[in-house]
Amino acid sequence: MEKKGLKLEQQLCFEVYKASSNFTKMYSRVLGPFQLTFPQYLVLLVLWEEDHLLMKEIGDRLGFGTGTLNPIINRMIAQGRLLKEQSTEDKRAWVISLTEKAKKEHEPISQAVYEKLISCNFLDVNALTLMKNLKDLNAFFEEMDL
Amino acid sequence: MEKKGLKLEQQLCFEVYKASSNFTKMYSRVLGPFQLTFPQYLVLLVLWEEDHLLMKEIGDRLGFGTGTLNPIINRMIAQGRLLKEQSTEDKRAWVISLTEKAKKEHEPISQAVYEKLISCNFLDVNALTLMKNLKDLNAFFEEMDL
DNA sequence: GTAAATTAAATCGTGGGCGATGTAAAATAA
DNA sequence: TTATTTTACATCGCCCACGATTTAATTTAC
Repeated sequence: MEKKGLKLEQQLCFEVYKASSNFTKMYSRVLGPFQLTFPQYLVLLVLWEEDHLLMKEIGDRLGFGTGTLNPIINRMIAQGRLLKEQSTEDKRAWVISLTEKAKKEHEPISQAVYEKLISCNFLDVNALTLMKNLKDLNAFFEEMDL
Repeated sequence: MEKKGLKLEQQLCFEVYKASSNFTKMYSRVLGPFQLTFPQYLVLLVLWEEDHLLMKEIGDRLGFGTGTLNPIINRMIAQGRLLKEQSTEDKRAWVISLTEKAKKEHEPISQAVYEKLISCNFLDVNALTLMKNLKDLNAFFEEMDL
């Protein structure tokens, strides 16, 4: 039987893996001045779209488990960006809200990210094709339940 | 001025990020029975292609810095998969080699990964397009020096 | 209404990633 | 040759990821 040795350069997983770490590094440079990490920025993105969400709702949208999300939220509370209040209807659930500080940051942070993307020509046609293929891929992953 | 609020669903970085963690999870399930993580598997992929590489050479191929690679290599040495020997020509450099155990694992591990990919129809045309776009993207990242 | 199952969060342990710093050896410059 | 710079690797601290377990509240079943 021939060798089943898949070469590194042929592996989709590796290209995706590298692309992800490349993105994380790029975003880190943009977000660093705001004392913000990429996952923390994702949490802000979610809450800027809709404030006052439960931990679970944020986790669902980002695909974060509680073991990942909880420490992130705690750090962002310590940063003065988030508030956590127990839900009155369901005492198990906690509502996460943006502070005024985090609301005011919406514009400048989005602007900084936007300018970086522009300066990289990231908003071109190629990115759209990639986007579509990746959405298909991720939908596929969710279907097959890994 | 209008809001620069980029929506979560529109962000390429997020799709790439999710795809990467989806891949990592899928591979973890395949590699788990071998007591192997995804980054450790990447190191094996490199060494199965070419044995007796320096730390630096492995790091270059995978895009790992020493702070990432060193602990991984140490764990794989502890697992009995790798050997580390000081180079005779350059005493700063260390040669990483596969043990017999790691060589014997090449076939079964590759087989397990291959079968998983087959069962997912991952080797279809769509993946090839995605692959090309991602390679372009990663080449772009390397050019622009982040 | 009580017991059992489910759910929302918190916690823990292991293993990445990565920037920054440290150390020693090798290469280069003077 | 001696001094400077560069290079290969090690270490550290911080922050994810994630599976597994725990706790408490809610829901469902009986």
